[in-house]
Amino acid sequence: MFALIDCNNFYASCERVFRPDLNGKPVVVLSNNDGCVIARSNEAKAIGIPMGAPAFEYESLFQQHQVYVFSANFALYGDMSNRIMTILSNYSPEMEIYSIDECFLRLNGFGKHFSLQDYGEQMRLQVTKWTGIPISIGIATTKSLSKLANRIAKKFPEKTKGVYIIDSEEKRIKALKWLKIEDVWGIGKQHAKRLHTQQVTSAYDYTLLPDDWVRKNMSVVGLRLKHDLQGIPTLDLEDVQPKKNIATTRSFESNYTQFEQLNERIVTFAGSCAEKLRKQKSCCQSLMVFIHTNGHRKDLPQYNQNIVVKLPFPTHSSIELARFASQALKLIFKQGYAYKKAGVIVQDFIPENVLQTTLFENRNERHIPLMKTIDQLNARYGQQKIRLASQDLKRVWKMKQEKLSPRYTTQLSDIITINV
DNA sequence: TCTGGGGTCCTAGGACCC
DNA sequence: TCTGGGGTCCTAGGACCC
Repeated sequence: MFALIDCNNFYASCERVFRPDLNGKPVVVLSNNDGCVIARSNEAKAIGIPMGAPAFEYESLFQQHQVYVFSANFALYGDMSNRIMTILSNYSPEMEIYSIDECFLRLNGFGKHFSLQDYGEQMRLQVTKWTGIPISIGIATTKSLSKLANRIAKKFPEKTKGVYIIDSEEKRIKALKWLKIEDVWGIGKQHAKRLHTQQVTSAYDYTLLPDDWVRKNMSVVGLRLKHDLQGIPTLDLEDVQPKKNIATTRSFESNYTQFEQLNERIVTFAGSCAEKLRKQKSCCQSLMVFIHTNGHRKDLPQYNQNIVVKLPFPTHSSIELARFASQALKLIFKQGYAYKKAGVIVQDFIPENVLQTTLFENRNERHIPLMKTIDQLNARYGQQKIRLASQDLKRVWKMKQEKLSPRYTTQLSDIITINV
């Protein structure tokens, strides 16, 4: 048996933990640059604010319904997530953290000794009591069915008490018939569209398709999903693997037209990638730099370009990656465009302790202790305290974050005050 | 004026090898 | 008329997730 535990409206719920006066009121959380809606409380959903709604288009609706708007506060959400995952890890020896607000637990054999319904309700109670975050739980014999069970729990909180279990063939069929094909985990827009042309409208219809058709049109991924939904365990818990790509990309608060402006950003992004690489003890062997104009502005000339650079040696030095990224940018930068977004993605990792000497080795060994020192100083005195000279030293945080909540749980100066 | 960010896996096709 | 057969590796693009 698998349980899928999912936090309800996670980011919005995190904001409400520290603002209990907002319980029962519409709350939304915006993406970086306060661009679009990335989380909504139930009340905000009821008003008709869709996921991904551009904030500027919904300004008047926000005002009309007194929606409380927050800028994304990832320091807060990451910390709350850790707390919840730590609690849930006590409920099974086998766990997969699937995303910031979701995890799978293996509950094999648990049902023989006690009621899984009670067990789930106990999890909910503890997580809510200890963190203030509401969760929903789905339990079934396969991963995709536990996802489905979770959806039912979330949709009918009173009836299910937030815990739904698919433990019979009858319940499985009923649930599959209820689930629209486009809501199946692993079926996106494209597949849903194609499946509709085959008169497939529910998850149940999907499980009746011939294997050959699914294999041919949706690859082995679609076939695995079909079997998993049929109740044949096909998808298993996965261990955390080191990342294969690491990206730092941002939209800008305004359009950039000068090379120097873009270069400063690219150097900063490369440094951030290097930091993330060092954290997972990997070196990268290639990197990609991309720059984009604003695709929404059809009235402006468009230019989207990226370039992949193979590095002469593996590295996770901020200095070296910044240098390579900056050289790459020079190759693709074109004067005369208004740039809105850029990014650096590093790839082709090897573990940092695998020393591969190449014929033209020219990496600077002294960067290793240097980077270690920088990381330690930044950890102690705050992010970005030590920077490269090619970064803008005056730049603090130009991202638009007008409604940022305090870092209640990770910054001592932001800790909540209680007036008795 | 304003529209997010960060990942994964699979496949087809080309280049190359013997 | 007819022009081998069997591999591997790499990459770009497409699909998906939260």
